[in-house]
Amino acid sequence: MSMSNIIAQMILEMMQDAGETEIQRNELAQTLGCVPSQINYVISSRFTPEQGYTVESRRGGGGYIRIARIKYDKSAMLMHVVNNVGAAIDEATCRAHIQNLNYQEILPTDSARLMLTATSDKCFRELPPPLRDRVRATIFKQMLLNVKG
Amino acid sequence: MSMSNIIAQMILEMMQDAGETEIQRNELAQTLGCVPSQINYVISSRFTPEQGYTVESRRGGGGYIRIARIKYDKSAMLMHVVNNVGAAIDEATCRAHIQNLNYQEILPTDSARLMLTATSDKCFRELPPPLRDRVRATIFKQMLLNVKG
DNA sequence: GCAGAAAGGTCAAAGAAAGTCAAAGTCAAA
DNA sequence: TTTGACTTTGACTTTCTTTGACCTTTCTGC
Repeated sequence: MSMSNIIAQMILEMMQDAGETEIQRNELAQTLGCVPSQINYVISSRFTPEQGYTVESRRGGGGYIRIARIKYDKSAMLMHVVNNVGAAIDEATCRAHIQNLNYQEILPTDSARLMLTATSDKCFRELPPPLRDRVRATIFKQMLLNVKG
Repeated sequence: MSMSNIIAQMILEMMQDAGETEIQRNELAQTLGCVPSQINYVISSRFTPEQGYTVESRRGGGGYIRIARIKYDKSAMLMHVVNNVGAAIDEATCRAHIQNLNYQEILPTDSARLMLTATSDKCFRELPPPLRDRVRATIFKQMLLNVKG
């Protein structure tokens, strides 16, 4: 495996738990046995904003490079919806929620599709009407809580 | 036997166990005693999508060529499961199906998660037991039919 | 404040793979 | 014997990586 890959993996590993990490460029380069500027190369080729990372740094004594996975506040938005769905919800309202979350890019389209399917009336034909909206609400909330933020 | 056949066989052999393999073009060419571009020729004539393979590669230091046998026809597999789920299905069986489809890379992990959630017993507490497996089967099948192939 | 040390940043050249393409070679079938 | 499909080769291109010289910013002690 190439040095750049090793560096990238190292960074990923250090970010594992907290979703962010702070490195000393020269020290890391020394540890891994590469020139310092290669760290910059790796960062600029694999930890870009497009790839979901932010990078900040400081020069001079006590300098550092901090790399962090961007986190949109998805889970807060999801929780908000969860908390606003009561014990029952009709199909149309549920669909509106899902489409809105998808529009806001909180739910990827694939997930939204599945959620629409699982909460559609098609699925509840065999239930007595009073139960339908209750089961739908339960499923909807469970899915919101379990969707990968 | 022609060099191209030898190369193809070599690749097939390396793919044997995992269904995929990663090669170093120049190294392999050296080992087998041919020019590097012949590896490309073999790949483009014998490991095409039509023949059930995908190929990805990277240039530059640490470059590689990865060849993999294409997975089963996704929608066929999905339909197969749909047709084998009757009017009712218990949670464990359903979970096994989903996990298997995910393992086979027919269902992306995110979708599998959602499906597991939507078909879990957690969602059906308020239903009389005889109905649970029936609703689960309906939801499961609907989701399978609607998942993005 | 200033000098110097201690970080990190930039950039371009060289190196390492893989990709492309067209010319030349092979060989069996018509 | 000619043709056409398939192979082999190698020169040239493109992409990604590695390296090093030089630059800028920040901190610390006088």
